[in-house]
Amino acid sequence: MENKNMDKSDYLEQAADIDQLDEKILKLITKNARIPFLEVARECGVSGAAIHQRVQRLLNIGVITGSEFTVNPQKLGYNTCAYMGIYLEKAKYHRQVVAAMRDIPEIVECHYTTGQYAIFIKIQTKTNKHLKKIIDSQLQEIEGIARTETFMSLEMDFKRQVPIQ
Amino acid sequence: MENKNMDKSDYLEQAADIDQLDEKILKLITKNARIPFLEVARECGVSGAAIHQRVQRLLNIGVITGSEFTVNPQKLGYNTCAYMGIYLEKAKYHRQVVAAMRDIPEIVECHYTTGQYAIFIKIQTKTNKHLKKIIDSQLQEIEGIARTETFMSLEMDFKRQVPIQ
DNA sequence: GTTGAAAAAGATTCAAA
DNA sequence: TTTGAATCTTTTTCAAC
Repeated sequence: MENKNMDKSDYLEQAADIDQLDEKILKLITKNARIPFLEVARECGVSGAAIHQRVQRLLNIGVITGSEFTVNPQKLGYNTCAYMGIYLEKAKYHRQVVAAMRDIPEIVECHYTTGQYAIFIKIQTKTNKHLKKIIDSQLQEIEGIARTETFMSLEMDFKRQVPIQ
Repeated sequence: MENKNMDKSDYLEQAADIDQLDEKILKLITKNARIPFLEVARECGVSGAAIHQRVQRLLNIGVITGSEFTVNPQKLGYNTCAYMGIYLEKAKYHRQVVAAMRDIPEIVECHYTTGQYAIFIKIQTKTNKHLKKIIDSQLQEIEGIARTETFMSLEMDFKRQVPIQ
């Protein structure tokens, strides 16, 4: 291997070959996963079979990773949203800390970051009290975490996917 | 009105009435928006019509907000992900700053926060250079922004929706 | 609220271009 | 890669429970 510090997965992930039809398809199905492919076909001026095959290809090459119905957390009783920066005692604890976080379902996003924090998470809880409980009785108990800093979201102004095209 | 500082929308959003069947449906369709409702029906041991009506109700009462195919940003060439805390010159600029951010498609999430930052965003760009360009030529130009702090994500460890049940 | 049955619509496959 | 046609499955509606 040319460089002992890299393996294949460390190279820049190659952007997929996406043409304008793919983009148009993606724009439609990333906004509504239940849209009939025949309707996509009509809007794109091609056959349903073409859309079917294109979507299959986009799935196969990993451009599309799946589909989901999205829920409104508040309607499920999740009224508190916060971001937290995590300081580790030692950087080498990273892996095990992330593993522990995966077991806390309220942590909905977890990133390995640079800057002042080693890990950065998004957490959604039912109440502020629920958040405090998780911080005190779960997060602070994780071996390797030195301390945490919390940024409460008072309101989510918007959320969307990466721009297509 | 009892309290001049609140209007109806400021009260705690009431969690919806969700029974175990709703939860089972949500678990399935939040993981795969394209799953046939008949398959959901089979897994739940009820009729397809029941699933159809339940999903319709969950949409009507706002528990489900929509559906989307999810894309892998890297496959679209978006290799840089960062979180940014925004300091405002004055809190009153909040509204107009958020409006300006909405016009920057690379900003995929925007929150009104407490703590050291007034606004907290997630931004996805093609490269670090692309991020720098947006910070220098777009973000810093927004009237009301004092300064920003950036936390680069080196790796997203996981991402998921709020726990159901 | 749930059901089964009917009708309408969509998904999937495939041979041909 | 795309297409239209054939087939199979799902969605949607609705009267009845």
